[in-house]
Amino acid sequence: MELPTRYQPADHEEPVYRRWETSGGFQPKPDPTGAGRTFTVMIPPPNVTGALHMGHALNGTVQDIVVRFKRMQGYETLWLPGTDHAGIATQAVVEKKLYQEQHKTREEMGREAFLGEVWKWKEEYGARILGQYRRLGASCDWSRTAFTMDPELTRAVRVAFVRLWKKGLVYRGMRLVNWDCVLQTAVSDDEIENETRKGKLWHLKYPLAGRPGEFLTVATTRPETMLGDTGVAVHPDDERYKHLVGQKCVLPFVEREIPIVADETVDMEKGSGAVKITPGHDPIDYERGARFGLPMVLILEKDGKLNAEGGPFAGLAREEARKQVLARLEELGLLEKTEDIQHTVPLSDRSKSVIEPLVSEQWFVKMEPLARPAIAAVKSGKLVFRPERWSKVYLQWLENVQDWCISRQLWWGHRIPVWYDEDGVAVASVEDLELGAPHPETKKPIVAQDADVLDTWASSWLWPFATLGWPEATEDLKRFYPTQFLSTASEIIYLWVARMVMAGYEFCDHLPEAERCPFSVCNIHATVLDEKGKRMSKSAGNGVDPVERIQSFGADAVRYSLILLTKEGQGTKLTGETKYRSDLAKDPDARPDWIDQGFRFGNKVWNAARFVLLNLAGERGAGTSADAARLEDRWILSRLQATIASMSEALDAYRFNDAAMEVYRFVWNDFCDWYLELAKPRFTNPADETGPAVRGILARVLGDVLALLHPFTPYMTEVLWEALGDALGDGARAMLMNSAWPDAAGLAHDAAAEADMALIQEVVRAVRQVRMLTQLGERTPIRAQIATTTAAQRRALEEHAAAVRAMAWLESYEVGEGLTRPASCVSAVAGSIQVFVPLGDEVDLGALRDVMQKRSAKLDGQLQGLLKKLENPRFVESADPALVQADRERRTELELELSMLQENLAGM
RNA sequence: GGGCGAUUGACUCAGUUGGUAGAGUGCCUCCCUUACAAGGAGGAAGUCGGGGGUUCGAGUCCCUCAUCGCCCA
Repeated sequence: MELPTRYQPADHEEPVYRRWETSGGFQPKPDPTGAGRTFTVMIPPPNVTGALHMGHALNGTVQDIVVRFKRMQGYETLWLPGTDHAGIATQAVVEKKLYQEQHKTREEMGREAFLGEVWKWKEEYGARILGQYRRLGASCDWSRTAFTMDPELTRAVRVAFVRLWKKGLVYRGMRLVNWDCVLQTAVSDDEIENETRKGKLWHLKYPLAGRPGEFLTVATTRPETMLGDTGVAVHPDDERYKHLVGQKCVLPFVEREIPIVADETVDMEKGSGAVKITPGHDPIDYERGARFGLPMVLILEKDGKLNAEGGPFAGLAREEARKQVLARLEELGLLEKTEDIQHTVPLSDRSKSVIEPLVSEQWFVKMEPLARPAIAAVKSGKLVFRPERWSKVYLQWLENVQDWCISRQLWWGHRIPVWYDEDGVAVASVEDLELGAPHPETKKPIVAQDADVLDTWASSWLWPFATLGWPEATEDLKRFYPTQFLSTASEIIYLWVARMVMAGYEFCDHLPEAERCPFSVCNIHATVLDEKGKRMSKSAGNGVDPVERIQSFGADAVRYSLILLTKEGQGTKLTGETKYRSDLAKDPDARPDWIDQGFRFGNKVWNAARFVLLNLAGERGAGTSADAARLEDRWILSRLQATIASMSEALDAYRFNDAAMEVYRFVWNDFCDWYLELAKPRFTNPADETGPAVRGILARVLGDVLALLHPFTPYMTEVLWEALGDALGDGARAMLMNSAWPDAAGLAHDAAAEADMALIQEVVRAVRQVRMLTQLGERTPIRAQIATTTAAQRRALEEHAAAVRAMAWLESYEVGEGLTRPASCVSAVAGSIQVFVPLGDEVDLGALRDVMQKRSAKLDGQLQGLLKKLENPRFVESADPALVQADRERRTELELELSMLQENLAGM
């Protein structure tokens, strides 16, 4: 295959993805070791209405890395994709579209017709976000793609509901819920965004009953709700109001007498110190109302207009009612004052309207019994959060869990499987009950099904097992449940993660208790931030579009950069907006894109591979340590072995960033900077008798590097893998995705080679330093003398002279133990080795001298610190003896190097 | 108000069990050397937010303050 000098992602991504898919690699394959190991990951189902954002891209990358790694290790691996139906979001999108296109509301269309439209919309647009995951390179098993409204999942939802019903864990009741007046439904806490706004605090004077001319002032941010007040509360210790407790106020306009009660939860410092109690429209007041047995007055209709309880204001919208209430109070002299304040206002995610707390009849799930095993799962270590600290968030929520309002006044979703007879007696059923059929218990005719649908989470909490066929005892369920790894965002730890754990314990009773937890590791990925350190979000409009970046840089660069920038679980800022480095030069203010590092690394890998492949010339097979002919061969294979080991370890522990750094270092700093340069003259020279061995080693290292990198940058490595197969005359071998993770077979750890190589690198750097700092020129042939202090150093430098000469461009050199410094030379000190280069005619030593002086000062500082330490008897006594010994050796080394530096400085 | 996290070179971030700091980018010098100028070689640059404590020794443990961010109420 011809490889251009630059990798063009656009040329490869689509065809490679197609080949992966047709290879069947996305589907689970039996464990080749026969051990029957499985590894399952469930994608956090994105909304069908969604588009890929950076959080998805990061999370998708994390999951794909794990899944590809495990698959290469031979696990029977399943990554199951899908979407959720996103009740409110989807309904709102379709309603809006219908209104724009046809000027029809859903009420005008009717339930059946409207749902038909939603399904049509879903079929047309619902696959968008999954398509974006594919572009990222996600190796999901698309044949198992699930949707929370699929017939199987719908049945699972019903079975779960009926089970809870039978256990008495689901009930119907009047409760305060978050009400969206525009969409006219209850919404869950996660569908609300709290926004800090400028607002006003109005001080209202309530006349005291039976005490004409006396008032009690209450402060409120929502004056219109006064119409629903059924009490006023003050703090029991508040001297200002003590005498009023037990008295009554008369509510203006509606002339209701309401009691004044003493409640410790009142903040004396805030406002006037007295607060109105509106149990029907405020969560805190709801509690207070219950504590003091106050009646509940509902003043709002479902559309946010005031009802008959609003007295003179009945029929007004809430905003208008507020204005008029205030105006009338002012007229009556009951508005004491108005303060400007900052306060948080709850807004509906979907409609952006202000949420009204509203008491209404809803269905609830009792959470406490479900929470217990979920708490135990984390406390016992059955479920582990990564980073561990997130378990606090999880536990904190579960330990204070409230009953879950699961009904939504929507049409799009799982209709609540409850039917009523003519007396309104409810019954839950998995199968539809016919209208007119007898109620299973009362035997009276069924007259209606509950009109509401279930909260979307009431289906997604079943995701880990319902997608595998539960409640049927399917082969998939047996094989792939429980799963091993879940990766998601921190904000849905309790909304989704905790509920899935509860559901696992509650519904997977076909398994022993110990095997019910739906996943054993819950990874909370980093939060992606913008340049200012703010969270990226749609509403803030500060998002970076990953698809656009994939188009510009390729999926591999996006994935690799994301992992390089993201230490596990830590927030990461995505900065810069420039595209290519070449464009950077033209614009002094531009900053490199955050993708730069991953992108450039990809280019490096591509070109290194290209170089190797161009020179492979029909070799067969890959080399081992047995083929190593020279130091650099032994060294690179030893390094490769170490890299495989540490990367495997890091990935096993889900430390993606460490693994990515590891391979980056190996490829760039070891393989490209040193090995390729050292091996170059050997494999490009047809006469070199070590050529074949070098080529074998190159093939080996390249092959393993591609495999190590594959989970991170799947596309490019797949392309190069194929090219490598061709070059090795093995074009028919498996795709990289379906190949084995490197196992280091035949690779020896070679400490001696690593030590010798380190020495040579030091000497080479010293020579290069001299050349650069004295303007000797990079390639000017020079002769050098190298003074060693040990026989081992001399041996290494003599034995590997070819390597030193090649890398330092030395024409020749002489090695001698304790060689004395020639009269006329420049010199460099590398540890305990001195390099002397004969002095040119007019060499400016200033720069070199500066560097040596600086180095000398630094070492001197270190030495002083060390001496202080070693002279301290308490250190020598109490520290680890090995450490003391090491410090003593270090002192000797430092002294030696310092004296050399000094001597050479003096000689120049 | 409560909880969590962050604060390390100009920028973005690493720093596993405490033993005086690393990377990439940017910057300076040199080099278009036949894999890669989206490159190579060399160099400069941090006392680890402030204060206090534990310790022979703290970026690393404890307390406290400050700033920023996230979550909860």
